[in-house]
Amino acid sequence: MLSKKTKYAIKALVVLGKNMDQPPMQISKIAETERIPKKFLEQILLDLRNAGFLYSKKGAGGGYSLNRDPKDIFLVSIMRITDGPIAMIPCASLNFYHKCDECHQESTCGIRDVFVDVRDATLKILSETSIADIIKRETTLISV
Amino acid sequence: MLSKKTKYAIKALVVLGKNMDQPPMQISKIAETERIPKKFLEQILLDLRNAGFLYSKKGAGGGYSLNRDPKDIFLVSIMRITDGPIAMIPCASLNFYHKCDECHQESTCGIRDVFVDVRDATLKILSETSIADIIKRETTLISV
DNA sequence: ATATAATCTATAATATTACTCGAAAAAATA
DNA sequence: TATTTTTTCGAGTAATATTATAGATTATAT
Repeated sequence: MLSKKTKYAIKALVVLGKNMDQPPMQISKIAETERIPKKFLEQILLDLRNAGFLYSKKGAGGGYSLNRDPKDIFLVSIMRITDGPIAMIPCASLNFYHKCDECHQESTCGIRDVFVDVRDATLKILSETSIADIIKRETTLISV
Repeated sequence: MLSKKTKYAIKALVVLGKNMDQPPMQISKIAETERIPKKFLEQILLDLRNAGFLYSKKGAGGGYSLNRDPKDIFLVSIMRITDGPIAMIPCASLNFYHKCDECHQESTCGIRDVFVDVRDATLKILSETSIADIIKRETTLISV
């Protein structure tokens, strides 16, 4: 299951993606509109900032804004920051590989391959979908 | 991430799948060969039994054996028993659907669709892969 | 100076996962 | 029938991860 952290991250990025031409938006504003616990959101935005997705500015008139085009922010990158690996088992992970605790001999593991396939299928979708896509869908759904 | 519960379940089913023509195998035997905490495995096997995958017999000479052909036991069914939903968000689940806590209005949610796609892709692979497939892969890998 | 707003470090609350305990029920066998 | 074997059952606990909160600090604008 996706953590709340990741959902909040996506929501925050969507809000900021809709706010592209405006001055930076404050944590409290984002927290309010999306009903995210403020202090929790604070941590999440910090992570996204440290990963280079957000620009932040302290002090009066400060806040957060996207550091890149919403078209170039893909779900897969967000999820890796907030939840870590995409794969369902560590030994099938590309970016967070490590041996499974329970696995005695990886070379003869019949399970791994399946989850490599699952990872690839998941990865394909998540690395094709951007914040811009989500915004587009939302606005389409609202107008219908 | 896949829980240990699910991994243990798969491993146990694989062991039992290799034991098809023999008399039932005891929990302690399975636990030993796969290095699974016995009491934990006990619970897992009970779940699998209640779901109809295993036959069990009490008393001396008793134990567990598969109730169906390993070809007909698919990863997706096991995972639903041990971990629940396949989807990454509850609102994208087929068998365990419910609304997301954080979701104010599902009808205009731009995130849901993506995870329905991910679910479908995952589901396809997991419902095509059986215990027999895993056994086959293992034996192939060993012989190489 | 003062107000604003992000940053940092720590910690509390809650939920989930992993595992354990002990006793009861069923079956075989001697 | 007594004994041993093995599953079944209900409950409980320990470990870990997730979610959330608190308070002080730093940067910036006016």
